[in-house]
Amino acid sequence: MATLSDVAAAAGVSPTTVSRYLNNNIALPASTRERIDAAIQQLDYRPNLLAKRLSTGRAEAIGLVTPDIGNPFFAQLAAVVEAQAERYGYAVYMTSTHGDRAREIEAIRRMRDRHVDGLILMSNRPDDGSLARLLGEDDKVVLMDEDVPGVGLSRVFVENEVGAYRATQHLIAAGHRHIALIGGPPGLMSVRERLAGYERAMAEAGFAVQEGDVMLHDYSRSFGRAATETILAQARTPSAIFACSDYLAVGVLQALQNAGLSVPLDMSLVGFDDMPFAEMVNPPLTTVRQPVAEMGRMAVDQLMALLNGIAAAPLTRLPVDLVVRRSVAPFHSRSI
Amino acid sequence: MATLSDVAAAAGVSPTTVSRYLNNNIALPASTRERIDAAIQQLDYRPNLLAKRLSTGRAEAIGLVTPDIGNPFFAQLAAVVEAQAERYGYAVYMTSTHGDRAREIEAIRRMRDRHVDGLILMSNRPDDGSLARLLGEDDKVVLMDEDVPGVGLSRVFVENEVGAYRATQHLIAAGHRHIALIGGPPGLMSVRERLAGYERAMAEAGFAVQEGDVMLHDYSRSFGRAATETILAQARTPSAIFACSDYLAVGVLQALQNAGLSVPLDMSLVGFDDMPFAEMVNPPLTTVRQPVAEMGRMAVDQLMALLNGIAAAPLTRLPVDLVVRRSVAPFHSRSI
DNA sequence: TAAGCTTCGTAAACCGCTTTACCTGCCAGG
DNA sequence: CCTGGCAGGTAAAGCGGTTTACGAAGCTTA
Repeated sequence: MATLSDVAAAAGVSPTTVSRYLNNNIALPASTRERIDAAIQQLDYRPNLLAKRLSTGRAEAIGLVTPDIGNPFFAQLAAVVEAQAERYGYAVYMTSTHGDRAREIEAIRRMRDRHVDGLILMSNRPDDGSLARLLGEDDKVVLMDEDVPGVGLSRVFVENEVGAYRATQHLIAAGHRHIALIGGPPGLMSVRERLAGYERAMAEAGFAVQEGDVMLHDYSRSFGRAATETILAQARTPSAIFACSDYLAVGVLQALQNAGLSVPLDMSLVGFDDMPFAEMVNPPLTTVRQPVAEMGRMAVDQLMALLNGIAAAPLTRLPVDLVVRRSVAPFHSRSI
Repeated sequence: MATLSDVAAAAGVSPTTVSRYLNNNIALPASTRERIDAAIQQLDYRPNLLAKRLSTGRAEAIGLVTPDIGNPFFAQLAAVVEAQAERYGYAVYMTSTHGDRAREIEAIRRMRDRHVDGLILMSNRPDDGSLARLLGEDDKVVLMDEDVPGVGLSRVFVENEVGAYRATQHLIAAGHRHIALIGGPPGLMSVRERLAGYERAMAEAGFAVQEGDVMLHDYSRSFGRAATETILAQARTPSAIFACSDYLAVGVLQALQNAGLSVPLDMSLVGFDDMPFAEMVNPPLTTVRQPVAEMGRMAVDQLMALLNGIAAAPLTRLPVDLVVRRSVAPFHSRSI
């Protein structure tokens, strides 16, 4: 493999000259430039990135920490992040934590080890403070989707409260007045905010939220099923459910189907996320769309700003949209 | 940030000693070891990977080239690859090509630039020869899922032919005798093989495959819809469809629904892949499961073997399974 | 014609680690 | 007492770039 020195020798100049030429750091006469270009061409020279990085101290790579890259939501986000990072000439190094604190720590370590210049971090579990402590020291980190309270980092979130408010309003507008909420881990920002949006809509409409109407546990399909079964076993069942994620909503759908109930005839349902499968399930799911592309782009932009010493926005809130499909029907007394 | 020299100075030894100690390259008396350990601890020393790599020439990272990390199938594969690579202490750089040859080239470049030590490559378009030419020079590459003909690389594929054979047999066993196949890009290995499996099953059963029963174009949902519409418009419609991917199958499902037809009552359907959404659609899809976890693990293992100078298996075929759900019903004359 | 300014470069230190020689002192064996 | 071997290291040359500081010509200009 040809090195910079080889090129320099072939072109009859010093390595310094070639390096500076390649980095637009020197003005050279056409003749010299041509000699260097020719040498590069002929030797098929490609700079050794490792050496370059060691020299400059920049890895020209960012880390993306996701709970699970196998989850379509995070996968989509990852795809966008990767595409956007590429536009800046940055590579993306991905880590899935699988909810494991040790892996989060490892990813942050890697950053410290100059493996990557910065991090986009998505957590999906309430932090007990250890992650915040770990992050306390660094900047060069952007939090996406979910918060880690108590750290002074740049954040890119969506309008969770507004999304939930709209979803609930949509159900209320269809005549529902007893609406249950099924959500993820209590303590998680997205859950708190979505719950708040739901409560605001219910309060504004003058409807009570009662004991047993709110079930929080995690964002899984299985909890969606379990919660729905619990709800159906109650004396007073709601006529609609707002599930705080599409995974939950699919679980709800399955439990309802198992119970021989029809969506939306017997129960209306709204999800959150607009995952790719939301329009493939039956009935296609009415849900709140998160602007995945925007989020990913924004997070990269913020991180790049940080890396270039520009102050990033402390908090960006991206708007969400209600996507109306076919899982909500007008309330009618047959609903049970 | 503390360097190796700092540690050496603090421990009262030479950098060489510390380096060799850390790399298990020297036998030291306990007292010296303790001094070094103490210095490392106290200075919170972490080796600079960039420097280490420049020195050793190993990046300790592999590249994963996928068509689109946003696609759940590739995302799952990526998750597994990442997990397995981590067990070897390797990082994973991911690139999504979006079917773009230039990006594939770029990814291969990166490898040559010592960014990564090796590559796991998934393509999803028939190669016109350019990719093969590009790869011709390297080893240290493992092909996964889809072939690039004409290169002498290690390959990890699934039993496409057998999978398709079983899927078709399953339909035949249910009494169907006119079965259509909807598939991806002609020329792609997986398509050829799945088609072959279908044809074998049909031939063994003594059923003819007629003009218009096989429709190949790409693995998209929209083609699944379009192909189904074409099929329904034909004079003689089949009573069952074998879709060569779950994406296609979902498209089929939608077209059928739009046409007011029920799956499986009016039309039976089998997919391929067992994507996460396969069991969420309605009806849950009977499909051929690809052993995603096995594939990812195997590809990493093969690549690691290659990197350690061990000859990797030229071709690994992983078995597939038919997952029976609810999209297939016995043939009855009402089928149209 | 000397001073000064361009133009076109270069020498050499440095990034932080690895690795290949070697070196030194001490002790056992002959 | 000499020699050889072993324990316990070290010096220094890379790896392949970047970057700071410093010229030497050649051309103006006063």
